[in-house]
Amino acid sequence: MTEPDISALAHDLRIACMRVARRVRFDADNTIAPHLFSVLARLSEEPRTVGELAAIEQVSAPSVSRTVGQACEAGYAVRSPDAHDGRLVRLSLTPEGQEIVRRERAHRDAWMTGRLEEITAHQRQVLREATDLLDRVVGP
Amino acid sequence: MTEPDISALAHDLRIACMRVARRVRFDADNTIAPHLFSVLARLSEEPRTVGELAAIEQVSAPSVSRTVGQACEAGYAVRSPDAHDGRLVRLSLTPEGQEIVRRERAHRDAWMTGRLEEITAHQRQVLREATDLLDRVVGP
DNA sequence: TATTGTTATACTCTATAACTATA
DNA sequence: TATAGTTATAGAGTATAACAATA
Repeated sequence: MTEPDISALAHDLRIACMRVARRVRFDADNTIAPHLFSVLARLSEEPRTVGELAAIEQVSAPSVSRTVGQACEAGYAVRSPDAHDGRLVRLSLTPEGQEIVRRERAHRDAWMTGRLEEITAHQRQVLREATDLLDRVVGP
Repeated sequence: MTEPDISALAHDLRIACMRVARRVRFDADNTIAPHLFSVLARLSEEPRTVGELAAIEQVSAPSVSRTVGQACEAGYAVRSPDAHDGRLVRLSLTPEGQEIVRRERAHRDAWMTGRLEEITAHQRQVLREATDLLDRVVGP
């Protein structure tokens, strides 16, 4: 593959990925707002503080604080004080919050699954390899 | 590939694509707002009306009208009346607008190109095939 | 004095409804 | 009367600055 081809691939691959991301967010009429889902998804991994969420999501602390307030008000998350540092607020998902995250993920996956059922097994194998490559190339 | 594997691929591929989209938007510290770039990118393909842009971008006509106003004010686009229908407003890019789009695309592509240079030619070939597949699967 | 989180305030993007001009 | 676009108004998310509590 020559230099120009690498650039062309970079362009086409970027466009394709952004299109998928866009479709998933728009077409799969999601029931939960993107910013709220992002926070809940992070908390589903493990309990975190407001500051940690702000750093991970790359938004301001006040913005996260507000979103967390919505999550708690909706019964998806709970605040609890840190045992050793009174300034910290530990955030964790309730069972309802975990269920919301699970359902939302299933919803998004279902949309993608439907598309993949339209192609051949061999083509899916190509996408499988490409997915693993992307994970390594783009990083965690 | 069995059923569960298709679901797993759907999940992993979706995550990988959304991660790429996210990295491009964050890492490649872009100089132009996403909604404005989207409109300019559409106009770089061909002149369009407000209604066409609204339909393509899936946002309301007033929202597009506002964004177009910004584009015109910044000197990136110009409004011109339609010859046959006085209600229509034809929008097209100025040379400055074309340059902005070109530069922004180059910026985003450069990030992706850097990643692709780290892998082998064979691996890039896999991504090339996967990209073409994604285009067909996800649609235009 | 520095850090964590929240509250106050303003700005931006988007949407619906109302309005103007043209078909 | 229907359509294309703009203007008016309101709602939601985010940011910076100011504040309260704790280290």
